[in-house]
Amino acid sequence: MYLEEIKNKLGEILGVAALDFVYPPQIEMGELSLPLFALAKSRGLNPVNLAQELSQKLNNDINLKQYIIEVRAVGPYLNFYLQTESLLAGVINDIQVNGNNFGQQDNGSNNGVMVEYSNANTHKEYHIGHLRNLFYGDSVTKILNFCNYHAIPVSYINDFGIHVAKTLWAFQKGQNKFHYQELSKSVQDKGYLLGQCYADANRELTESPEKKDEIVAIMKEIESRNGVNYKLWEDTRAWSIAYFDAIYKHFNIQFEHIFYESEVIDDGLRLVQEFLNKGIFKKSQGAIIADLEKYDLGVLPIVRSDGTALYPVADLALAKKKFNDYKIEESIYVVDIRQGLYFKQLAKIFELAGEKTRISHLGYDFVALKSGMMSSRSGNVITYNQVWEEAYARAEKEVASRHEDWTEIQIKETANSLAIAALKFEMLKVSADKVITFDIDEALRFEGYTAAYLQYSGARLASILRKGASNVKKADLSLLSHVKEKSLAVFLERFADSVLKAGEQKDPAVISRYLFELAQQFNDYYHEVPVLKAEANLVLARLALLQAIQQVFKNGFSLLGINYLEEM
RNA sequence: GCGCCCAUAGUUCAAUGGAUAGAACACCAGCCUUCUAAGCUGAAUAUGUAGGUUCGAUUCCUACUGGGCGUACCA
Repeated sequence: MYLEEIKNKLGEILGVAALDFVYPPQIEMGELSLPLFALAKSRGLNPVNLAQELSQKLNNDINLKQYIIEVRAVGPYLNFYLQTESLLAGVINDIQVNGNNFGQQDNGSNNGVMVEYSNANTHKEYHIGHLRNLFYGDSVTKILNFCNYHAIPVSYINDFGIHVAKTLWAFQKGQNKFHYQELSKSVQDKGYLLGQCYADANRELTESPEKKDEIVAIMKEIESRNGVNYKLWEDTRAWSIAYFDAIYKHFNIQFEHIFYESEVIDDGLRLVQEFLNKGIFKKSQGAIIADLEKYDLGVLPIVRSDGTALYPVADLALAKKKFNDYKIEESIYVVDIRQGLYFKQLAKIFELAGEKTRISHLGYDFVALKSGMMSSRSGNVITYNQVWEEAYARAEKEVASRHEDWTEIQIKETANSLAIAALKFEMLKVSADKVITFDIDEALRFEGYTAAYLQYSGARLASILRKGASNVKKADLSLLSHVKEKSLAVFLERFADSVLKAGEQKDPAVISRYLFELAQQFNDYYHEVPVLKAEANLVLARLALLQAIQQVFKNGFSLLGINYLEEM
């Protein structure tokens, strides 16, 4: 990395770390800067005087001349004006050499980590809250891999909880109802149908709580793996799983393995017995609980007083299974932040049991609606189906209105890419610790800080490259001398900083912001500086710069799971 | 009650303790015989309150106010 080399060289001379360097807020202040407060303090000097002294020393250093034109002392800062020719050549060369790997980091040291996300429940609908989880988990996995972790994406489907019994209960009662019949005609809406049943069941149970016994009876029948309800469970479970698979395929998200609660629940029940014997769990009020009061972690119920299993039973077994079946150092759970206490409890239980399962909770905040909290129970949700249909319809309309000459396939494929990118980016561009209040009009905009803006910038760039000459390797990069070319070069190198930060914070929003700023800089550049209409040799050099920008776009897009479009 | 999170422009979001707090949307004024106007240029608008630490605080600490979430049989 060209910029990294300069920082390291200067760092050695000055006795500071590469990380101490900052980027000046104004283009006139140079390309690189070093605040001297800390250094001055450690030497007992005034930072302003130190800046003067060091700038003279550095300006007299003959060895730096090939990299740095001038060092200026501005108050307590040292500002570096980089040698334009070697900067642009250095950066473009970096990108050409590294290609798809440009920006990769090594903080993962190839350690295996399992990333569990998209923990949907069968027999409930898939809504935009699930989409945030899906896109976030997918992007974090990609970022970790780019930081040289061996990140293994897995999903855990809860197909065996009490919600299943509720849904089947309502499903059977409602099977003959008109709207159920209507809905179940369409295969792709079967997942949606089950979600409706779940909401119906909760509504009815709120009115008549005494009917809970019927639910428990169904749950026990399913747990016994026998009888009518077990058969019905198998069928409806398959609907949900097919529905989820279709969603993953649609968004081009792959899991290395999908775990199911029904497959680990028996191991879980054995583990409960073991922990009961060890005294980690105990019986209380007819239920089995983990009493963690003395660790300030409250009480975690494990098995209900009616004998049916709660969520932790399977989760305990699954956590162990992951470490048995895979070579991993850590198991990361991408789960709504509201379950933070639960994961602390889980970790404590393993600690008490002397297990080596190292689990960590990667929380993110939830998706709400203007009408309030989303809730599967109440049915106040925007489902995947609803948001997708709307997103696609809007994208198709936009594309069609701009390209009357395109074939239908071309329009559809482009609209599909745009709609997918729009939804992903809406979920990823906001920091994980922020609640997203989802507004469909806001989310499906195609201007401003959106995926469409990024993709449009990329398409404009691709268009120029298509029209220009091809062999940019022969370009004379020393011709690039525009101040905007210089700052673009510095910004391209900063992609690596963003990857590093995104990896450390496990936050795709860092990449999103970087790409947006890069797109802004690129737009600003090509509006002001003609590429194809410049003098012949300069055209080639500028095309080389554009190709480097395109590479960084592509690398960044892929971390977010967004398609780079050649045309739109 | 206890615990956790959040509070920046009309709205949605940025800002490893550092230079004049940045964007986007909306609003207003401009730019398509000029590499795709999903774009560009310009104008206007903000750190909840009170203290503390620091050369320096949107950032760290304390209290308060307001909002959200969690807190034994949902996940």
